[in-house]
Amino acid sequence: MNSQKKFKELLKENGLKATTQRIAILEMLSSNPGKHLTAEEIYDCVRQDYPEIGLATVYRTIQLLSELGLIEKLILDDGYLRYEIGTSSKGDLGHHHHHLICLHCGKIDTFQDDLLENLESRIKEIMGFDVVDHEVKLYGHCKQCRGEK
Amino acid sequence: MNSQKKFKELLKENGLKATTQRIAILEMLSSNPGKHLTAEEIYDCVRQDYPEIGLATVYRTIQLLSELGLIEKLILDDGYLRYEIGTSSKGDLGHHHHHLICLHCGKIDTFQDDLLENLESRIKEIMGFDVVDHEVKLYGHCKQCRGEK
DNA sequence: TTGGGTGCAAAGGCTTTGCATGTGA
DNA sequence: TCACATGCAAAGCCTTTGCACCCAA
Repeated sequence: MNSQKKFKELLKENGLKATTQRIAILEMLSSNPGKHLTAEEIYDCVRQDYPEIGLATVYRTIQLLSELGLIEKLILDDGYLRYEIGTSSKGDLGHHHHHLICLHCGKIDTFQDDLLENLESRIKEIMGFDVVDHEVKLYGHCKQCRGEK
Repeated sequence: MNSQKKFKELLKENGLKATTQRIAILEMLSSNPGKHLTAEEIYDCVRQDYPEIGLATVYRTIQLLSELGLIEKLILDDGYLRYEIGTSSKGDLGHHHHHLICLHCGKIDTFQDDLLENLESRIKEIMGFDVVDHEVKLYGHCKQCRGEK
């Protein structure tokens, strides 16, 4: 099944209309895995194929997809919300990857790890807090930037 | 030494003038440890003692203090930047506490842990990425909200 | 004295919303 | 057909900035 058809069904499953715009956004995001794009960047990218699309539609769509868990939201402190295609299956929270953010060049890399599961069970024991999702950002210097110095 | 005097010296050490407003903000934040206040909330709080203070001054001051490492910044996804008095000594990055954020009542709790040190050294080995700071947010349900359900 | 700091108001910049039009089911 | 979705423009909202005045050193 091609990706367009897959997204069409995915949208319908969630009670949404499978519009050209929504499919275009999903396709664009899924062909850029690991990139963490702002609404504006998504807009510019999608507009190359669908020049008629409006920025407001991009905002509405990513908010929708984010609520459904199809895409993941990332907040850095540059004032932009960023999105990437979900790595986990729908609703499967708690298995996000970690983000490695280079303080020098701004590049965002990812790292998969289960180390936090220990921490989460300990927190449940000690604090009575039941963790259902987590977000880890690691700031530092990437290989390339370290080499250049 | 009283806290006012302490903050006065702290500011001077950093080449800043020890103004009434800056000291008031520092005192307010330090008397509310563990609270994660927005600029507006800081403004409202400080204004009870210093009604003349301006919101712009609050923004300028928290930005300044944040750059100096005297206060810590926290970004949730509600569109506000939040601040709390620093827990680590100045410049001692990498020893922040983790944040437990209740999805039900919005309460933010903290948890101290060194578990990430393992992860960080592994990342350095595998990815060549040198971690200097991290931020961990754990979303879930706090003890009280779990009890109510 | 004097250069950094403050207060006020205006401007910025990202995101959301209102409304008329368009379109997938 | 018709309720949902889109596009455009305007509004919202948090934060920053310009500028004249003020005050800590």
